[in-house]
Amino acid sequence: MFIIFDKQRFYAMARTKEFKEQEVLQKAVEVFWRKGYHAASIEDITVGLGLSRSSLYDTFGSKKELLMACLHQYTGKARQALHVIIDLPLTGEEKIHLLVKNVIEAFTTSTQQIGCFVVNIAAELASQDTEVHEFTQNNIEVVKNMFLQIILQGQKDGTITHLHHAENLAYHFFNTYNGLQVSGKMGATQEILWRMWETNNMIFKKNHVF
Amino acid sequence: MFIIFDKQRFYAMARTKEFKEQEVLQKAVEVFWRKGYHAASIEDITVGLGLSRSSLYDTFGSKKELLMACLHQYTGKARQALHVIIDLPLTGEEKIHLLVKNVIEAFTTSTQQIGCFVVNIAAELASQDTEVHEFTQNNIEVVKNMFLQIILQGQKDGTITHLHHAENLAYHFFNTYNGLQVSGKMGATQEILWRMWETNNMIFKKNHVF
DNA sequence: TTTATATTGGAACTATTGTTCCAGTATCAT
DNA sequence: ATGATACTGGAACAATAGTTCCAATATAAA
Repeated sequence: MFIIFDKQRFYAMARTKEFKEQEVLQKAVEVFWRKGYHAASIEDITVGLGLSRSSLYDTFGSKKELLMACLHQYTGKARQALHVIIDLPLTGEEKIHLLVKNVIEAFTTSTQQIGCFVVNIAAELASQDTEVHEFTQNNIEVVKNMFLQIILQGQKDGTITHLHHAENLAYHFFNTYNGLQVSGKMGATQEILWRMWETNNMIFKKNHVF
Repeated sequence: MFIIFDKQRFYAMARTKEFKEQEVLQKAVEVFWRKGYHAASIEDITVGLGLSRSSLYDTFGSKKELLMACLHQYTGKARQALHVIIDLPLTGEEKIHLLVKNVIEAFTTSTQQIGCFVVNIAAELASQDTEVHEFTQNNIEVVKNMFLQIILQGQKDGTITHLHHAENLAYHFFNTYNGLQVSGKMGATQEILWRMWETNNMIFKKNHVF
């Protein structure tokens, strides 16, 4: 709500929005998450959001702008959840394990195996759309840095190796984490996903020096 | 070309196709690969293939059937290429390294960072379409088994650890490999992709027993 | 209550979607 | 050359895409 100054009088603007932008945005995330960007029609979105087309366009501008708002909404929530895990009274190793457990169980708990929203959108749009590409590129660094906090803690508390630089471990974990999102989406069973992860202690070089 | 028996006479069908299905299919792969499934319109496809709509539909049936044919075409070619690497006179470790190198360089060599076709399609459609889901699920096993051949060779020639079961190593590598496809698509630089990979020798547990 | 204006639902718009159809053409076996 | 028929290009289809517009409604401040 803003104020217009006109002829030395104040005219206050009328009527507040009937919906909470945050709540609606969360619903929009779910639609795009479930159907993907192109497959989600405006019809799907208005139904999913319980909004008319005019309200939708007045509030978010366009389908593409809505998508970008959804990406921010989703990563905002995801980062909050990650902060919660970071703040838990667990060892670094336990936190890493918890993250993996959450991903794997998300694929088996939910009826639909929809994976990670950012991964899906990246696969669908990152090579076509500059804005999405910039977003996902930035997201790598942000998420990597959050993983880094956990790795550093683990190196301090003695549950994670010092034999590699913490940042490289964080990058590596980021990659494995997203790999699991894709493998799960491809239909890997819970058992296979665990096998993909558990072997993370491996070394390819037999005579690798520790 | 088939034969119709009618009134005790043979009428041979006329005119052979003016295009080679394999070649056209390869072009279709490129269109879907570049644009994704939903974003690729029939217009895009006919232009990309140099075919009329009628020929397209006569040959492939529908957009969806064309996609499935493309998935088979792509994985067929990819498996051929993988067999070539398997047959090279290299150690197991060297072959694994070559595979990673190829992925990473594909992202920096080509102007468009389009990633792996199967990964992209899986992210866009696997949770929505049963047929695609079955395809990607099967693909996990096929590719894992090809990676397994390399791992087994590496364990024989002493370049890959025996400390994990070969099949688990193969699953793990499958996951890392697809992770790199996603990370690359998200805009990770060549340097970051290498850092994601190189740390693959890591162990999370400091006191892990070898 | 009046005034101003933001929000709303739904109609309407143009463009494009995936698909079908048909008349004309090309080509194989006879 | 003839006959049979598959291939071809382009027109046409209904359905749906994303977006805009407008009249009616609702509401906060004066």
